[in-house]
Amino acid sequence: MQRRKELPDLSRAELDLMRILWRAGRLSAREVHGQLDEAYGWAYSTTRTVLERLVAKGYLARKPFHGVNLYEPLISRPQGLARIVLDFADRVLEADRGGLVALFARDSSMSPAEVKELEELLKERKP
Amino acid sequence: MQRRKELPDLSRAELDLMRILWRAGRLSAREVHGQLDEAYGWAYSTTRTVLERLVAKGYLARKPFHGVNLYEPLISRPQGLARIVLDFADRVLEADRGGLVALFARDSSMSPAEVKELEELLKERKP
DNA sequence: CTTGGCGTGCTACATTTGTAGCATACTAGT
DNA sequence: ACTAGTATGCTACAAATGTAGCACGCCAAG
Repeated sequence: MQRRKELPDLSRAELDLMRILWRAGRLSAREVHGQLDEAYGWAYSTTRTVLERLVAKGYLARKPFHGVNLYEPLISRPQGLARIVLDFADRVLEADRGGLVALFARDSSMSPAEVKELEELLKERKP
Repeated sequence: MQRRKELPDLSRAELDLMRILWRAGRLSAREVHGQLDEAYGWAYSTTRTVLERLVAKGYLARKPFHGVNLYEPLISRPQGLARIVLDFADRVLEADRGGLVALFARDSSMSPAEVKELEELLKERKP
């Protein structure tokens, strides 16, 4: 996974797709679309557009594979969520990040390694 | 504080100003602007525009007072943050809201009453 | 009085985001 | 070989957001 100095923020829709890809690892646009909760009601082309924007933003890699494009994360989940967690801690919870990290360790589906990575990322960045 | 069925989401900049007003209670545009961290580097008119958008969205009330407009929250902090907390719990932390609420009770600057209110709001809404 | 500030109500404009559709190319079944 | 069904690369477009500027009115200092 690469490290970028200035990774653009993820919009709401973009985060939704990243979550699917962080979970699945590598999928075609059609597969990603299939995993979207029906509740979204997106047109297939909408899914594709957001996917492409994620590629443009550097979050995903698009690899042609036997005629179809497969998308896969270039940015790890901790890296992708770091900014969001930081923002939440500073501007919503308004508390030290420690407690939040502990919560990730205890309640979330993040592996210990991911939590560790997230913790490091939050530590080095002060914004 | 009113209860709205469909309160528009707060954008990043809007949340920043709401935080100032939830803290101070009632301020003029100039005062709000003054409390903005220099780091923002906003023009005064930008602050005013965002303030007006908050009025339009129903988050703030604007009351003319001896020639100046004073802005004050119409929506309580728990109400304003509920949607954000919910989103964070479901889509970032991916865990039950309980732990997060406990964190607010323990680490944040929210009063017990506010935490209680937040908890209620998170409970009734499932999205 | 005259003028410099500050406040107010509008208007402006580039990006980002949400949400799609179209035309063309390729693939497997008939 | 033809055709129906996909996949792909573009293009589109409105609403939301970030970020300001302008013109006009009012008040206090000179």
